[in-house]
Amino acid sequence: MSLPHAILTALLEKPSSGLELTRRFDRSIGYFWSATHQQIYRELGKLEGEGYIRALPAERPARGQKKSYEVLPAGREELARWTSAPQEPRPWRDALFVRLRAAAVVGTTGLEEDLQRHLTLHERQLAEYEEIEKRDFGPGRDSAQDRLQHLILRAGIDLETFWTQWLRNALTEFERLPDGGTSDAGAPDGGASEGGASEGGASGGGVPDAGGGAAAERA
Amino acid sequence: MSLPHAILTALLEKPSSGLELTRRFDRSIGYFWSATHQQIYRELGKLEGEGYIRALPAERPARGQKKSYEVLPAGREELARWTSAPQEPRPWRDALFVRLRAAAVVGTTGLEEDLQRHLTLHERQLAEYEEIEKRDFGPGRDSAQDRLQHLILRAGIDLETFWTQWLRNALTEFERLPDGGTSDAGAPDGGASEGGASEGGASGGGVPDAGGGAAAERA
DNA sequence: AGCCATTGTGCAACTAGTTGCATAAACCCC
DNA sequence: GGGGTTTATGCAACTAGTTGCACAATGGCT
Repeated sequence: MSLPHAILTALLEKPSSGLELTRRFDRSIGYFWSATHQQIYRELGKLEGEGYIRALPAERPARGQKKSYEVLPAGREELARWTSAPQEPRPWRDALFVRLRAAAVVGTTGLEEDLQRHLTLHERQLAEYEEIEKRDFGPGRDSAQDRLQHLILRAGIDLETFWTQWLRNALTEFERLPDGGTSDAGAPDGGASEGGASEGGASGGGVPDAGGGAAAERA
Repeated sequence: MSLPHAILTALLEKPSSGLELTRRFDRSIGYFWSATHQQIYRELGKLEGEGYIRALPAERPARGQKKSYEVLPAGREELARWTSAPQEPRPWRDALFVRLRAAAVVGTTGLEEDLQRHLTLHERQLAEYEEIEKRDFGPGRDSAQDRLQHLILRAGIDLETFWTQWLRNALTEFERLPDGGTSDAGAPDGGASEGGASEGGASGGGVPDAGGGAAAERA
């Protein structure tokens, strides 16, 4: 549950209204935790209800009227608590890998273009991050805050670097592949051929699964 | 919407029951697209309703009775369609970065231990992947399927490598930080100091936000 | 004065994923 | 043959996130 805490952080950095938050999320926090204005408004309501934030006094706090929030002490405490509490890392989930594995069964036709497109997007993002790094984290900027911020930016840069390299590698790999190919082959198609009842503890060291000894079920 | 397609892929590789699928997800597909048995059963029901898969004929398909599914032609077509259709990459979302940014405001106390713990977890995962690579993708294994599978595994290895390196780097950075520090400082606390109405187009190239010229709002 | 684009807040409905629990058959073991 | 564990399927309720839309105020234009 990171969104409320991302909002608390942003509000501590600077009290803001819902729309201001939305925009700040779009251009900076959203790089690692995106949110729509809907989510933000709803969350602001909840946070206010829980006594973590409060609306700054305004003249006419009506609909269509800007309403800014600031963090209350309880909110700051909650944020500190959450930040220091242990959390499990979430496994990396990406549809591209699912598609790649699907392609191994139904063929790679069409996938290549999209990989190429993703590569371009990631290159652009990488360039943007590097631009930011050059502009904001030159020598001299090394207060504690700057260093932590920089660390986050470095993660972004490294991740985009990973993507560009991996995608480039994937694309060269594709060129060496029988075109559109791999449409089937090797998949047992109904008949109870190699596996049957002996699932679970067969041949090698531990976890075979797709029959035929293929490495299909591990990576 | 990757889960139904991950299931179709798995079923094409080998017809399975719900629980078998759950296990296969646990140990291989789940590395990049995890799913609980609940999700899988629900999705199987849906896929069957849509005519993409069907239950293999069994004697007593009652509760507590194994029920295997296989993919129908329509399912294979849908999978091929989905695989080749363009999709947007999802932004990387990770609570750790939110916590790091929060730590820049409320202090780093307690975070370090958890970073250390994550490091250990990622090291373990990396070792596991490398083990799999050695076992399953040695020389010789280079059919089209193998190459695609290997590509996915490489992504896992590279990602875990990124994490271990980044976390190690973060931890050394922490050591050089004023202990537990950075508890506040620099956050404008209500008064309309530097920013005010001029949000949006101030000093440098484009997007300052937290006042004071700090790089706070970009990375 | 009338119109319309922009700014800002918000409801409602939906999709995806998680958690906790219920239940039934099979297997095993004494 | 009774009792506990394992295997297997599933319902219900919840949380998080997305999408589509409604509507109020404001400011500029003409």
